Amino acid sequence: MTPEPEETRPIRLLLADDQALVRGALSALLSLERDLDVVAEVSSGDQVVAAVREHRPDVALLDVEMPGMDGIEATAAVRAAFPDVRVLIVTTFGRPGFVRRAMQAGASGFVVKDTPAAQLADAVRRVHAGLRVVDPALATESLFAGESPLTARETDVLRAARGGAAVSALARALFLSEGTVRNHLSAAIGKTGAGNRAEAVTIAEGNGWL
Amino acid sequence: MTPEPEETRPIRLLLADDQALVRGALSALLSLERDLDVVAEVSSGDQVVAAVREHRPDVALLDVEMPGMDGIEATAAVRAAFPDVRVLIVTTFGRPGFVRRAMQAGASGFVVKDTPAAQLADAVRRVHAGLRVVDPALATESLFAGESPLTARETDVLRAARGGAAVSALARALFLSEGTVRNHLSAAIGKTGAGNRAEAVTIAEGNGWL
DNA sequence: ACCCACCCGTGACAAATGTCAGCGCGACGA
DNA sequence: TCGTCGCGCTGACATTTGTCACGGGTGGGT
Repeated sequence: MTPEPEETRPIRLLLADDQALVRGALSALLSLERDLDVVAEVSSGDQVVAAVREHRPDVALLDVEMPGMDGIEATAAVRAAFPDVRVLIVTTFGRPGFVRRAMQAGASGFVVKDTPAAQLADAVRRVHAGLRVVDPALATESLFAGESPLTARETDVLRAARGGAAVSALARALFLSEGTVRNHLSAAIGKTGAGNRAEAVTIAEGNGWL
Repeated sequence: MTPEPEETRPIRLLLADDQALVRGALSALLSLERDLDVVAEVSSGDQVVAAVREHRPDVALLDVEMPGMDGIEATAAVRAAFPDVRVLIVTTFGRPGFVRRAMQAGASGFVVKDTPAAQLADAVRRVHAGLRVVDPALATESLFAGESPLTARETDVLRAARGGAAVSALARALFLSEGTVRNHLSAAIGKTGAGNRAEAVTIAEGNGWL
């Protein structure tokens, strides 16, 4: 447990989550803490920087899964513009790759949505104090599953192939030759250890490479 | 707005959601309402019936996505054992098929996670009062996208094909001939209007047929 | 008794997919 | 400068996938 601050001013918080219900609920949860103060709520990554500029929070709580700019990109944008704002990432999925990318983007912490509610406020306080907060199990896992082995193009193609589109459609969408698409897919399949595209997609998604 | 009850006893609530953080946050949010009382929280569908038996809530708030028994199955189980307990389904995805199946299972309401937080308490009150609560947009959509056109076996095969397994693997897993697997897949592809398995999977998932 | 839908299987065919070798180009570091 | 790597392209090949026609079996309705 982090020692409760005695008489400092409250920690100013910004919440970003596309699901209004979750956002509101988190707000209610954190507002119960006397030393925390939710000063802004936004529903997409694009709004984060503007909201930070306007409300000057100490800590930004960002969801990874958001429309428009995702949590990772938003992290980078915030850190670039306001280096003293700490970022704490919250997410549904404990994808190893996400942790790594979030940290590289300048996040101070990473919390999965199935950690106990009581720990969230504590994580916020730790982050505000300059500490790093990462679920230990997730941290070790993210060391094992390293950087994405996929090249930029392979990632593009694989991402475009998620919905189950045919090679011809992918080629049109990406302005590539069909042969090239198949080569990239083949490379991605090889690197992921999969037996076909669909499996490659699930493996890559599971590792946070997409 | 539903008229606030003046001097009745509070509505007893049960919360079921596998993500502890969300569960705790919802609990905090709903506990702010004077006429609501969260009397139990569980993290999986299997625990729901037992918790209902023990705590006798008026309303059960169930997430659809849960390990073990999902929210729909849990709804049916609760309604069978305790007919006067109302069920309100909460979910991330507004899959049309989910709404239909939830209602058929005996749910009284269906709320998507991106509705404003302020409306949740109201939805609970309405459900408790015996009314049905469904997002209007979702309701009309769920009328259009009707019952799943897939047969039991087709659903099995398509579900097994989600990860991207090859026909040979599916055949082994389901104890079927490879030809039969391909026939079922072909039927599913035709019925979903897809061009291949992967697309059929995404379409079926999008409609809540899996 | 009949029809019908579903299930499981076979066999054969066309199309899509995955693999491989090889080519040129540009960028980047040694 | 050279070697390496990513990128894009081609062409050829084996395998997988999707489709279709067909048959047999079961069980539920009318």
